[in-house]
Amino acid sequence: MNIGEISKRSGVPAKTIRYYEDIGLIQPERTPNGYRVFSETDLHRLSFLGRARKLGFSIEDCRALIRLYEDEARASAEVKDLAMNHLGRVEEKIAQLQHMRNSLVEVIEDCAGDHSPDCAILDRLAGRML
Amino acid sequence: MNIGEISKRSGVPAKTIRYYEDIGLIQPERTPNGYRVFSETDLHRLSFLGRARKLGFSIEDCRALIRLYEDEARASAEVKDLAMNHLGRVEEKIAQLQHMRNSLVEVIEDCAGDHSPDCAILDRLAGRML
DNA sequence: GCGATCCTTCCAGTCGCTGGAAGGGTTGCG
DNA sequence: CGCAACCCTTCCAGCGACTGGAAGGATCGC
Repeated sequence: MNIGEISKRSGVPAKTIRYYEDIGLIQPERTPNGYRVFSETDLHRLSFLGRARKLGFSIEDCRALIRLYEDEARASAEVKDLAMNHLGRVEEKIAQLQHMRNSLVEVIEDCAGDHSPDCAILDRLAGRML
Repeated sequence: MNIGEISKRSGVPAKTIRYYEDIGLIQPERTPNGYRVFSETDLHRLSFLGRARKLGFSIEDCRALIRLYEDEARASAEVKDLAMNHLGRVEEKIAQLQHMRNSLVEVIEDCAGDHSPDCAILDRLAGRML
């Protein structure tokens, strides 16, 4: 199958698939005219990658996950470790954003939001804390 | 004051300050030898930028915020609008990450994390849902 | 005069794509 | 057979907001 079809079937954009080939995540064959040819295995791999990316795993994590997936002698502990590290990073990011959110809500609440130029948000950004 | 001092005083790295000059957020003077010279106003501006960036405002938002800050005829409603739009984006991001987090927790829970190669995480990524 | 520390510019890299240009191949229809 | 429509290719540039590093010049204290 060619790139358009595998793109539709895997849900991964053609551009992204070419990029994944560039960085060595997949190695499709080529027809004599230069078109990429993908196998069912490539389709599985791309779907796997699509799901992993949706869970927020980095490309390097995905590389490791695929290696583990194809390693019959893997220990599930290694996969779990990788996933838990990722989870930790996601939770850290959430905490940061929630902190941001709380500060934003706080300053927004104090701002009248009317025609007057007096603005608690600007005051706060300018360092004039209340 | 030169870039090292304003960097220390504002908490904004020198590299970042040069970058901000590049993109027109600040316009320091220059000494005859080419060194940047910063005023107290620049210090206020950089501190303002530092605080806005900590709240997650984009550079373009910061540009708008500074314009509003320096516009005596502003309406606080405009600032509040900008901040609320940003808050919306932050909350959206949080929701996305929480969704990710929930999925991750779910798959991680189902993985033994032992010496066996059987792994619910890989199964899930491979499309074999339980 | 010398070394340490400052400053300068410019280029490249981060991350994971995404858009677009320029060009060639294939398919289907009249 | 000609043509349009649509597929494919490569390569380059850009996103956001910096950050690291190289190469070189200026200043400062001893």
